[in-house]
Amino acid sequence: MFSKAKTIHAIEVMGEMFPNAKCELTHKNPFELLIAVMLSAQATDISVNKVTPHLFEKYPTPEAFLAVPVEAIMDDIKTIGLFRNKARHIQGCCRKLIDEFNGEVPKTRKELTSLPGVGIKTANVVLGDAFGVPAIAVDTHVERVTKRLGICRLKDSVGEVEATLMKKLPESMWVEAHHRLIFFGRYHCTARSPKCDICPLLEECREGKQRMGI
DNA sequence: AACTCGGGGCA
DNA sequence: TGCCCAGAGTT
Repeated sequence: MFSKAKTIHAIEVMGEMFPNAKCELTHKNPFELLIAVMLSAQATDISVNKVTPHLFEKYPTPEAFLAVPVEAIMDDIKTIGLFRNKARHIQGCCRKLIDEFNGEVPKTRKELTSLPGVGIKTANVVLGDAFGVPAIAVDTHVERVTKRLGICRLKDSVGEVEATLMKKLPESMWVEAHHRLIFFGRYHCTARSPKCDICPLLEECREGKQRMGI
């Protein structure tokens, strides 16, 4: 297992590899980010960005999403997978934003995850990127990368991965660490063919040394 | 913990 | 063609 210092160092190396690591979902306000992250479930951010400009021009507010039948929203996001669930969740989410949160995106994890279609991952991204609240969102990339390196144990649950990262990183690094881990996983330490041969973290990577026979 | 939803992108 | 994608809800 990585020590705190070793974990921080790994995140810093990732920052050197990806100095521009940040949320790639285009958005202008917390509401747009919330909807965009909901859409990104099991879809690439690139495909989400292809529909959101038109989507937010057509539906700039929760009220606008509720003014049309759910089929209309499905049609607007049909190039993204799981669009039936997502369209339904968007309207359910907008309904609750209006009824219980005065039409605004709430700023606590508990309130966010009470929204239909919003889980811990989406909540943490909104907290971190829209409101600047320290949070680490564990997705498939974060889970894979931290387990490969040895920052977390292979058997750790998503919650345990999150807890470990929160324990081994200062709060001030949580949000940027999240983005760096994702960029590292998305563009370098990919699921199928990690670039161990050119990886600056190879010497301290549990799985990488195995793969390279070191 | 396992299963399901789902069309597009890419090899 | 076959496999994967910055997940969440249900059982």
